[in-house]
Amino acid sequence: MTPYVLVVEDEDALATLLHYNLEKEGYRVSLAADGEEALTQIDEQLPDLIVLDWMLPKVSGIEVCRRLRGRAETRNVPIIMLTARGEETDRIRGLDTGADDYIVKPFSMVELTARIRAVLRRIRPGLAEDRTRQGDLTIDRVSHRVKREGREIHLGPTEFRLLDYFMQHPGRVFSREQLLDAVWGSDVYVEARTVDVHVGRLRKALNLDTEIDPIRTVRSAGYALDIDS
Amino acid sequence: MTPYVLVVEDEDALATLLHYNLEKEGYRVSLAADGEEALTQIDEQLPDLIVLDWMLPKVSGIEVCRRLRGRAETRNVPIIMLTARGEETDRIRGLDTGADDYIVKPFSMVELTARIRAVLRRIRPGLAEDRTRQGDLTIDRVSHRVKREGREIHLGPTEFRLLDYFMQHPGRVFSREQLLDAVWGSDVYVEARTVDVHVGRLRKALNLDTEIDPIRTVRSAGYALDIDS
DNA sequence: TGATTGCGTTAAAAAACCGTCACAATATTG
DNA sequence: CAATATTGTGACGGTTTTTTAACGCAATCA
Repeated sequence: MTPYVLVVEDEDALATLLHYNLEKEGYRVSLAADGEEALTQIDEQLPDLIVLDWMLPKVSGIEVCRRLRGRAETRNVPIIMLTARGEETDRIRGLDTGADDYIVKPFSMVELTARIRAVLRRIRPGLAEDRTRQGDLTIDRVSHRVKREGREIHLGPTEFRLLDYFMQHPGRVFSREQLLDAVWGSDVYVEARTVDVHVGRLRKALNLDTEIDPIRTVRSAGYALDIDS
Repeated sequence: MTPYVLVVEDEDALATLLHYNLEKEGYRVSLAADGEEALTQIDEQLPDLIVLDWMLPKVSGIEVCRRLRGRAETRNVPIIMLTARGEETDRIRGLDTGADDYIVKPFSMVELTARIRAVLRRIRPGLAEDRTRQGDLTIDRVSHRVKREGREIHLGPTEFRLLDYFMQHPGRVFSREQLLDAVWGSDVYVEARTVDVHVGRLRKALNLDTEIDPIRTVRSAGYALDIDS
């Protein structure tokens, strides 16, 4: 079952952005513009995770958090707090609010989705997978390890994320732009050709001279990870 | 079987915090908001350990303690008392209440979990492990000794706790922040770079010049203890 | 009390990685 | 087959991240 995420955010532009991006990530997403609405929605259907703005009209984020923690049904729903820089950072650090994680604005979508995955993994193991196998390739997101035919493969951070993304959507072709969005984040600007270079590096790391290349180039379209082998 | 801990605490924020952290530590946790509820729950299922606030509505912590000690089935359930600073400290010290340990608020989570482990170890050997082996490394939490290939390794307190934590979650990558939370405690503030320094010290102590380093650096992610070798 | 030990911070050195470019290699098209 | 478009790759400068050594301070021990 795909995880259901409730986003509580009063600023319209950000809310829309979150909705769009999380949906793209494969989550079911619902929006609430203030704390009151959030509590109503939570009563109707219990989310798997809540992304909660710190400052909210009517009922503040802190208050929502406290109330949720005070009720047995909602006590274990993981919460990720959204805070502006410097906004009571220390109190949040102490996590005495009961949030599971927090993230400081402005943040990148890649970062947020990474946190969401991490929290879901911690709280609801099984919802987000720790390991993926594809043919003779294995990627383990907890130990940060990649193996091919049992032998350990060392990858830099970017190549790791790139392979991770490919492994989550095997067989599918992605354009350079899509890969930049998904792996680098839609907020940074890098040359499209940079993807080529990283795919090249990933290939070099993955393939022993004799082995066949699991990454397929689709001319004038992009790249894909192949499933068989 | 994972130990079952009952937390009796009326202050909501603290109760939630305890619940969250103990669960993260791998215990099964249940909450009770007052002494009466606690006694009911204990009747239903006998905990392996009770964390008990001193001041409680309805039936006080002292009273709960006395009653539990008065009945054969509950006499041996270990109890850790939570007390505010100065709150009858001497009488508690005397342990005439029958508590196995006590801890003064405010306390750090690291400290509490250490006490819990210590008490469980004392009362129920086998529930909490005294020793862990991982490859050629051995850590003994009772005698506070670390060995590699049989030879004794001397570690400072912080490095000991750090290695301890790594050994309990082998293979897993932890960010500097996670390690600070888990090893230093979420309530102290130290620079993230400090983790690097301690990892460095731990490495120096662990590795004879020829040996391979069991601690893996995962660039822009953190550190992990590796299992094989 | 003086000496020792361990801690946390900082700064500089070292290592790893990144993004871009230029050119080579390969595929496509006419 | 030649011309063109697209992709592969090695090199390079610059940046980020990690490692390491040094220092001042506090707690502990003898």
